[in-house]
Amino acid sequence: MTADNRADHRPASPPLTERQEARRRRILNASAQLAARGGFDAVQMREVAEAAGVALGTLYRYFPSKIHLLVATMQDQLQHMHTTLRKRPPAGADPAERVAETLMRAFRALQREPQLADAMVRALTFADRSVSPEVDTVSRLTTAIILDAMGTEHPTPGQLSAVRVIEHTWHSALITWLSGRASIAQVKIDIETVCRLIDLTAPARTPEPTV
Amino acid sequence: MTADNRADHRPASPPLTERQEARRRRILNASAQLAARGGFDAVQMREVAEAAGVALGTLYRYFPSKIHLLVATMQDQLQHMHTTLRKRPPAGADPAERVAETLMRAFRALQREPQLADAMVRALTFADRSVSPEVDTVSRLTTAIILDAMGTEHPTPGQLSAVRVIEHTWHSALITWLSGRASIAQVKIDIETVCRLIDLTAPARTPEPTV
DNA sequence: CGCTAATCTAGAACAAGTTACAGACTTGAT
DNA sequence: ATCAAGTCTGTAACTTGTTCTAGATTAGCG
Repeated sequence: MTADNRADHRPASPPLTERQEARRRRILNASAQLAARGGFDAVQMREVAEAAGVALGTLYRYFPSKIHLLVATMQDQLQHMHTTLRKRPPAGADPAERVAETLMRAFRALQREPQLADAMVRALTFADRSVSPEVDTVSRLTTAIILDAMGTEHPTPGQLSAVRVIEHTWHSALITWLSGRASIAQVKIDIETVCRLIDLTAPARTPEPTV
Repeated sequence: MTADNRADHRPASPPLTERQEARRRRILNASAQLAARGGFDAVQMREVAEAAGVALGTLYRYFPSKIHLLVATMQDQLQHMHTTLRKRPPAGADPAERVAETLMRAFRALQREPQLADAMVRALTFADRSVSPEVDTVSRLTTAIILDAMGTEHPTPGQLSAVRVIEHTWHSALITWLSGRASIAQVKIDIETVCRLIDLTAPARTPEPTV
């Protein structure tokens, strides 16, 4: 889980030439930029194609649907966030605190581009089976971030369940905030509430024995 | 919270004649039926209108968008479920067990019509601000069901937060199951995991003192 | 009954995601 | 350098959600 740049981008089906990598990057940037103002609706395939300097058909060759595109955009952003978070790890004493702190930090980052967050999260939860592999990648990235914050190398099944529940809460709380049905304070409380599950699922094991 | 048929349907803006009520019902039934096979994509506005014997424009007068329609369909189904669940309350000893049992029962009900569930839940999480009031109604219904199962009349803020987290987990777990990224067993475990929060948020108060 | 406003119908029109296709351009191997 | 295969471009067409409009129906009221 440390420096694994395998599942990062394409699973390496065809190894993409340099120009292709550049196209892909232009597309993702255009997507993020359009999403940043205007949200989900503003990411229009024709506009993305034009902004990326690419034909519509090409855009669809790289990303077979708008949802695929936005989920890939999310992957991209999460990657950034993961490396950023690693530079300044959370300072809390116990795992629950650290996870809550990490998630709230991520949350504040998303607050700065609420429209982008909206587009990405809506795409993520709207994705159907055809996008499962990509959504799964996002999920694994999120799991990695949370486990990093916990400082847990070899999670028990119980801990994995807790992490999944935290992810569920994280996505869903984000959506309720983005659609104006919950305040930031409420999100914070709910994140802290769910993080208490961490203490619950590993109470007898890792009380920082200062090895 | 007992027999409140106020926020059930329309907030009573114009009181709807009998024929209008019938139209509305036909539309909701058509929606549920089309959703039941085919899921979200199969609920096409033209088809709903035709199946309900109503002009397209009329459909849009009753439900201003496909999302509104499906969220209303969900309200409808939840209402059924709530009354059904009330007939046979969960039998568990402590609140956490009862809530988990209730949710798994609801889950099994949805399993019987996975496509319908898919359409409704996707609509729910995809809904933007313009659907907030309706989504909020669904949320309140769900909260009512959970509080019912807990047997809690006057929840503390901490308990409300736990209930919200449970709802988040419920929706999100449902989605991951519907899109084939999680097994039923995993959903069950996660539901049980999150329900432990209930014990956590009201440990000093209601240990069944057999009043 | 006869009037008026609201509602409903049928159908066209528009918007954005998606697909299809003919022709130009790249790439990689010979 | 040349050829074949694969890729990209530009553009049109198709699908489905949504809007609009003109004329028929209905509801409520005197």
